[in-house]
Amino acid sequence: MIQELKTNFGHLFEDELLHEINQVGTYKEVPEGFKLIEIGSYVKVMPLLISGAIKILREDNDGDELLLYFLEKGDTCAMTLSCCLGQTKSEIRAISETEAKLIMVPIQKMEEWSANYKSWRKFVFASYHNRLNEMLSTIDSIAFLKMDERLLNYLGDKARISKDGIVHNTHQEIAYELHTSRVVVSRLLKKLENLGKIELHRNYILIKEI
Amino acid sequence: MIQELKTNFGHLFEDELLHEINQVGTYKEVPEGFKLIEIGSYVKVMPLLISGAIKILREDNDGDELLLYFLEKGDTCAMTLSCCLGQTKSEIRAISETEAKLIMVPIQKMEEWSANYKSWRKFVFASYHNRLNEMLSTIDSIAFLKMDERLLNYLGDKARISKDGIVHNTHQEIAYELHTSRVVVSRLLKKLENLGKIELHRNYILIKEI
DNA sequence: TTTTTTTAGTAACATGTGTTACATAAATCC
DNA sequence: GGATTTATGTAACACATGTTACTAAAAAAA
Repeated sequence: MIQELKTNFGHLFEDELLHEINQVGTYKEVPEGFKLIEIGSYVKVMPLLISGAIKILREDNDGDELLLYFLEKGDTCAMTLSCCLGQTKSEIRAISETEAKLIMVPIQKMEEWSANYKSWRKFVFASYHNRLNEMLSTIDSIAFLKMDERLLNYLGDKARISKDGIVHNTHQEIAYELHTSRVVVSRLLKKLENLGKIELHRNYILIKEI
Repeated sequence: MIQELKTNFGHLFEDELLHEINQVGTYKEVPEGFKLIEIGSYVKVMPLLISGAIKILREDNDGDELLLYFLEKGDTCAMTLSCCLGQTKSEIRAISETEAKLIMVPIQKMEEWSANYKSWRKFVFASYHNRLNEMLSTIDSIAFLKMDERLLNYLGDKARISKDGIVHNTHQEIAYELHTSRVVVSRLLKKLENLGKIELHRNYILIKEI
């Protein structure tokens, strides 16, 4: 594990801290679609993402979802941090968007590291900073954009994150994540196809230009 | 200032830290409507809120606004924290909603305090936690609620924060903060009045039940 | 192969929200 | 007081999005 750590977090953490992480952390590989955190659960480990992508989702009272943002290599989940430290239940759901490699760090160490390692404090604050900005982008998107623009951004993100640059989702799945209906998604996708921006197929969508 | 500090932050910080804050911080009183932070500006002080309320706003490309949330007594601005530490421009605007009393702490001290005071770390992490949750509420509101429900929540918050429990805003001002149009607000307010929930007057709104 | 299920396309209509236009009343300015 | 500005009310209409219903093609199951 130490090699994975050095490759992905070596530029962030000093050797001593890397060593500590290596000692207490556990390495984990999860397949696509693996549920890492559920709403209402208590989180006791903090995930450091080595590779792959994780999607963070919010749920409304009717059980309908909304995609908040993606975590990628080098990221951690500030929401988890926040829950860990406050000993509160998770407000979000985390599911692997692709297969992913993670290092799971037990939360007990975090207070200690925050006191002792400047690089750790930097990392934690940077994580919060990034996550707040992701949340702002999400708010911008929902509040200021129309559904066709949101959809286009969504497709761009999905294609970037997927290995082959192709969006492997049904219209129904897209509708769930954007919190709209399947018919609306189909309608707007067809418009985007007519504009030459995408190419529709069963179970996948090719992105031609964004 | 030390008395204000003890009253409002005494339960959070140890005496030594309170003393440090007292030494480097400056006390500030601002009237209602005072712009504390502008979008794109670099923030060099962190505000600790003693009394009053501050509204945090986001702006779109057309210059239209959206109210994100309010800061109240005992809060600080995590967004500011985030900007300070990252040396990045502010992504939000902060304007006093009521007259407010603040202690302004220069950011240079923050790294030092984060290393030395457990209570400070706790405070900073709690601030991030609270702000992330406020952002989630904002997202819930925009993504899952219809405008009439959002309006009702908005009126509730405004009334709670104002001294006399009355919403002192024109329909146009409300429309700006909810990112909709004046006509829509007038229409929905009239509906709420017909339902007996509020009472409309020129320049102010009485809340009867929420 | 035949049947069933999943996915996508589309029409027709309902509803919420945004826009334009105009009227009226209250407040403010000369 | 009379004129002007500001705040609100309301109608009529436009448009984006949500809903229901039905069809057809593709994939999976039998």
